[in-house]
Amino acid sequence: MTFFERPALVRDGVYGHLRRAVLDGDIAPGERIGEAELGERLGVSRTPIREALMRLTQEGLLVSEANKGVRVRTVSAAEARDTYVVREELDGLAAALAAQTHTAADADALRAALAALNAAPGGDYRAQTRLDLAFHQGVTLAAHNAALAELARGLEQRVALIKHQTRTYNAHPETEAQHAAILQAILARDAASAREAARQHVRTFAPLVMQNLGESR
Amino acid sequence: MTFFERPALVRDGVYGHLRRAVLDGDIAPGERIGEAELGERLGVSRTPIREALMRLTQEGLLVSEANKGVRVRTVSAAEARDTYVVREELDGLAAALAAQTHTAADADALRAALAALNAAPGGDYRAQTRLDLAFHQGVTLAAHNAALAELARGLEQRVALIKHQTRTYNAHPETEAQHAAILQAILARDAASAREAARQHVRTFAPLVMQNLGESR
DNA sequence: CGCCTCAGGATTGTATACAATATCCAAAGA
DNA sequence: TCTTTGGATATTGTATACAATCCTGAGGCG
Repeated sequence: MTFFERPALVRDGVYGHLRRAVLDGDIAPGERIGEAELGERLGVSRTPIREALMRLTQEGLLVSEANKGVRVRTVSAAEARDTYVVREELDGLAAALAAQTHTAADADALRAALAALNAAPGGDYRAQTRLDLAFHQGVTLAAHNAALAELARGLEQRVALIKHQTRTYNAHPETEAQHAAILQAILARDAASAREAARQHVRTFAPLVMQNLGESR
Repeated sequence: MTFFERPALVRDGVYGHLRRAVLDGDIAPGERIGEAELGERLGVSRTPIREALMRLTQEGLLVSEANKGVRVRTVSAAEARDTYVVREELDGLAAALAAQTHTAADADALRAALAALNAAPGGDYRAQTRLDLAFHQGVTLAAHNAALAELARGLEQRVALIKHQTRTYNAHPETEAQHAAILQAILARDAASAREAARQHVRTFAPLVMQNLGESR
């Protein structure tokens, strides 16, 4: 009965297990995570549990209140808006850099990621969210900028969190065309177009999510 | 004999103590930090020490090798270049947003921060680095965007780290004028000028640091 | 009936004990 | 002399024990 792959360190296993559970929506935003209970379920002590929880808290997936434990983060409307403002800038930069610096292997990976995303069943929200995340992370990786990858990773994760919270999924009809436009511009090594396509994608999506979060504009 | 202010939690005290030590350059990049020795010096157990170290590692100030402990991060030339590419984008965004959204209190704080920075003795590298960090963080705060503040904080910290590593300080003659230009554009609520001033500042500074990184290799 | 008080239990924070892994040095062999 | 190997030592990783804080609810008092 193994709950997670076996990295060398227990805390890394717990981290990966919990990260996936949160990003897949298996643990709902706002839900509490008790150290003792989780440790019992996974068959490990509280020490690696705590270290994994702290790491996820630092990444913004969980929130911690002193002496009261951690919960899956719930993103406020203001925080979501802030996130999309920054994401528009960073995703645009990532796409522009990817257009300039991507390798043949990057191109293959991006094509495969997009194909997988488009092939996902319309009703499988979990797969959609996961594959959408994978595509955008692929763009970031193709930019070959370590600092950008680090920051974008946190943002993309938070976006996934927001999607679960608002139950907004990639149902928008323009999504597929926009993804294609981003990929095409990158493959054509057209940095300016890639940047604008990525920014447009964020600008299209953000209002949808904000609407579900209950804030106009 | 107290080594750090005492927040409610010991780990937060250790975190603040170490963060300042690293950002002030009291612990050199590459230097190793042993848990037991540090715990003994601070009079606390290894548990809060480990949690503080993990947090600083996650923030990018330290690096951790499995079973081999943590060291103050040494930033490679490629990582530094990546950092400045992203920073140009984010600092530009921060300045633009600050121009649009800053309050009267923000304006006062920014003026005070810049005055303090300009008043710092030319030879006091520690004060210069700390006050420069404070000014840039002030701009970020004035942008009133939580997601941006979070990301920019990490970048600014890394820049401070790079400065210590390369021994590049704010000696450049244009620095003072550029800071003034950023502040002036923000106060005038001229978003476009503020963005460009901030970007120009990064573009001026980055080559200096990169040059020193090439030498100090 | 409503509000306050205060045990009791439960949960997190910290300290310590134990296990696993890496580092270092000295001795043996080619 | 150089390399290798083995174990002693030190350090990190994990588990457990203890302390401090918070939540709950029953009972008393106004």
